[in-house]
Amino acid sequence: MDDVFKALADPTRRALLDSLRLRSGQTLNELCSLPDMTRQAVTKHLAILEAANLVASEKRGREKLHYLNAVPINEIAERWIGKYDLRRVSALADLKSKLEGENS
Amino acid sequence: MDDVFKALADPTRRALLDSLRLRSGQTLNELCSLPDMTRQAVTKHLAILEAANLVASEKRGREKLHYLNAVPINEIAERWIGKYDLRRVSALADLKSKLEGENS
DNA sequence: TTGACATGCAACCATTTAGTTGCATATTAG
DNA sequence: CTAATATGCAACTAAATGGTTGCATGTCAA
Repeated sequence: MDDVFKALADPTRRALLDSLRLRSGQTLNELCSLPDMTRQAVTKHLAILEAANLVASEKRGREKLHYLNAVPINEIAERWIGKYDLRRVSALADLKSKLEGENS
Repeated sequence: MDDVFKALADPTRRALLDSLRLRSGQTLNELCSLPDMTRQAVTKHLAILEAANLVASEKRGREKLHYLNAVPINEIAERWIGKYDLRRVSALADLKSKLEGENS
């Protein structure tokens, strides 16, 4: 699970996931065109995303196609973020109003 | 938003949030007793959590009390993770079954 | 077969990050 | 006042991270 959190910590990797969500099965070169970055940098980011099981890849001829796998994201949402749901943590209700006056 | 993601990327910081969720208003020393770490290390983690607006603090005498603020976590869950919800991304249904046979 | 295209791999560099040690400051208790 | 307690601050180290360059490998098309 830590791999998923760390993979999501980088904005470039989140952008890659966004791109794959919009258009599935993109090749490495297609994914490179989006950010202002070299192909090798994107390769490394994709390797991290694959290690976190957020991206699956498939070799088709000389190209490598990439697919988004949103399952780990949903697992985080359900198993970890769920317990921080404001509707479930009643003790935070008081704190919330208190914080609203303090945050600069 | 990037601050929140990066703050959540570290397992120690997630443990601190977990601890604050279970017992609100802990002092710095109380939070130090949990992990195997020096007080200064915890101080730095708390500073990052405060910068991400995930923790609010209040000085009471010579002690510093810490409170969890789950609002940014819920904002991430609603605004970002929501769009990766499997129930909404129908194109992933095929991929999911495909991946189930591939993942080692 | 030959050249262009798509990707893989490894070494290297710069910055950030996590953690430490040492010392300073401030508050409470006796 | 003095001690002990609780925290703050700064410098330093080690390791992880993000990115680059250069070259190698494999595949398609003419």
